[in-house]
Order: sequence, then C-alpha cells, then structure tokens
Amino acid sequence: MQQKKDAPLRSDAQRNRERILEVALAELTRSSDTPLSAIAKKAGVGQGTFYRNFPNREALVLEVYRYEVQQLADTAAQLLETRTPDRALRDWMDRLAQYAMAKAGLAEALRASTVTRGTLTKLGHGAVSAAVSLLLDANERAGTIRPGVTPDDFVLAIAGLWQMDAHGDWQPRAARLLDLVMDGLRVGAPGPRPPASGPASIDAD
Amino acid sequence: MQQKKDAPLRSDAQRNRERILEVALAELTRSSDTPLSAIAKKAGVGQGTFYRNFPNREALVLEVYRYEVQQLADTAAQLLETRTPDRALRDWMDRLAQYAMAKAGLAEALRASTVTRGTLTKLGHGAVSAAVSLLLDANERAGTIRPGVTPDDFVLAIAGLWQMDAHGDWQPRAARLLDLVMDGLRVGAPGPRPPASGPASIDAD
DNA sequence: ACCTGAACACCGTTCAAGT
DNA sequence: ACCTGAACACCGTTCAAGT
Repeated sequence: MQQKKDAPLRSDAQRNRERILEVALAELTRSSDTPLSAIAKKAGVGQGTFYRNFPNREALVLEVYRYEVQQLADTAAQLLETRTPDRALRDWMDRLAQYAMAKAGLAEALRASTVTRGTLTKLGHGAVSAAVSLLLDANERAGTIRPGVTPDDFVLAIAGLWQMDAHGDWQPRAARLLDLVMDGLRVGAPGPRPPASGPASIDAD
Repeated sequence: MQQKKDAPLRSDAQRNRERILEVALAELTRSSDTPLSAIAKKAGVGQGTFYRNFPNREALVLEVYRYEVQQLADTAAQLLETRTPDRALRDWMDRLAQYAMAKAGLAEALRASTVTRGTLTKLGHGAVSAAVSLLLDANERAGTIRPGVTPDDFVLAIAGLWQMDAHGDWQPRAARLLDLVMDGLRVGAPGPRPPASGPASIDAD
C-alpha cells in the first residue's frame, strides 16, 4: 500500500523525485556505478525516500534513460518532414550513434543494472519503438527498404552501437555498421515509389 | 610479485584453478550473479585462493567465456571444408546464435561484470576474431560478400544476438537478424568467382 | 609457493521513529 | 502521507597465520 491509484504526489514528494532524477542523470552519465546512497545524499534525501521512489537501481536507470531517449525519439518526425525517407532514417541513426556515445556512462549503467535479459528490448517498446515505426513505415511506403521490417528487427540490427567504446574513434566504426544495416534493409526493396503491383511481374497485363 | 614469468603452477594450484573454472561455468550458466564466495566454497577453496587466480569477477567470467567460445570458433574451419563459403558463414552464425542462447546466463554474467566498455570487443580479438576472419576471407575470395569487411564490423553487426531473451521465441528473431546481416554483407559483392578485372568495365579491351 | 578463513569495507535494503 | 537515518544483510577484497 504505497500509493493510491494514480493519486498525484504531494508537492514535496514530487520535488524530491525530480531532484533524484536530476542528480542521477548527471552522476550516472559521468560514471555508471555511482552508489545509490551517493545519489540520494547529493539529492538531499534520505535512503528511505530514495527507495520509496525507486525500488532498485534498475528502476532508476530505466526511468532516467526513458526520459533521455524520449527526446531523441521526438526528432524522428521532424527529420521526416525535411528529408526523403531514407535520408531521414539514416540521419536518425547517426544521431542515435552520437547519442549512444554521449550517454555512454548511462548506457553502461543500463547494461550493468539490467539483470534480466530483454529489458533493453522492453525499453524499446516505448518511445524509440514508435519513432522507429514512423521511419520504417515511411521508407516502406517509399519503397526504399524491403517490406515487413519490424522495429524489433531494427533495434537488434543496431545493437552494436551500445557496444562501442566512447573513448576510441567510434565514428568510422559506427558509420560502417550503419551502412551495413542500411544495405541490409534495402535488399529486396520494391524500388523507389512503385505504384501498386509487383515490379516486372512475369505476365504483363 | 605473484608469479615468476610463466613458471608452471604447482600441481595443487593447477588443480584448484581448474576446479574453480569448472564450478564457475556450471554456476554462472545457471544464474549470472552467483556470489564469488559461493563459487569458491563449491570449488573447495578459500577466498584467498580464489583471488590469487582471479583478481575480480570480470577476470573469471572472461576466462570461462574465452574457453567456451574457443570451441565454437574451432568449428569454423570444419564448416568451410564441407560447405560453400556463404553457407559456411551462415551456418556458423546460426550456431553462434544457438550458443549465445544456450549460454545465456554466462552472457549475462559477462555483460554485468564488464564495467569497461569494449571488453566484449577485446574478447573478439581472440579466437572468435580468427574464426570470423577465416569465414570472411573465404567469402570475399569467392565473391559472395563485399570486399573489406573486417571482423570488427561483423562482431558489431551481430551484437543483437547477445540482447535476445533466451526464454522467449528467439529463433525467428535471430533468423531475421542474421538474414539482414547476410544481405548487408552481400551488397556490393563483385559476384560469384570473378576472374580478375572489375565487372563490366566501361571500356572493353 | 600456496592455502585458509576471519576481518574489513562498502553498498543495497529495511524499518522504527519522527513530522 | 511522507521523510530521516541508523541498523542490518550481503558480498567483494585483504591479510595474518599456517603448511
């Protein structure tokens, strides 16, 4: 019996929660294994308060990550308005790579705290998944990628991004990976904007 | 001053080390976060002995993993003898997927203990890298994949395998990922066994 | 040279007492 | 209803004492 149904938090509780998230973002970005006690102290709350908000490390990290990733997801729609679908997709992937590197500490924290497998995928069911859907659908309609690619496929294909070292020269490595993925997505594409029927069918009408 | 240069271990020390690795494989495969103290106890050694052999959790996990992965790497050469290069590559990838799922607990342990990023990649510089090189080279020579793909590219491209949930129905997900990667690798391939010069050059001689 | 196991440090989690 | 901070449990790491 922690909390009613979706009753709004008391204002001080609300403030505490925000402070914790704020500090967690800064701290976890820097180093992925900052003790939760340190975060609580820096946020100016007791251990108990911390635990009232986040039952464990994973819950905190997921929440921080979710918020951060949301912003990136939002850019997908914008890119689609100013570019061709395939350039929008590729540009978004580039941003994703930049993001993954900038938030390397956070990504590490996520990997480290995610004991259960597939949690990363579960996170994908949120904002990222929606953004990816948008991009994939637009490309499928334009005939620039093969039909039937799911957001899940996409997320798995670019998983390598989360495995690169942010300190080294990740840029060329990321570019090569994303090029390969884009090529893989294009194979079997019906071709740029095909009207209705299949391309070069055996019997013409 | 732990140990001379590469002086052979005393026989009892050797036995202890093997016992630890044996227990660690069994225990970590089951659940990724078995306490090191539990492993030490089950192996019948004191905490100190454990630490003499493995300075931290990561060292242990890497060692266990390295050995396990070695066996898989060894199959690459065999596959190349009994199949066409591209089928050998694809079959090896399928085995890799099976392996990744069978050793899911171990893979989790690896992810969890790998604080430093790129450690996974570093592991790739060993046996896996050699196996992948073998497969890629054979395919490049046969013209079934584009030239210039490095083992690093490959490892990044299939990183999604380590992110799948072993309990769910990973089989179709893995197949889709590997298909996409294969397609990506094929794009720009010179074509099956081209003799010497580029295909369809502008000016014929 | 190697081993043991108690001792220490640290961090996550809980809970009695307070407002 | 929410907060605090001391107390507890657990695990990684070290080290004095042994063979």
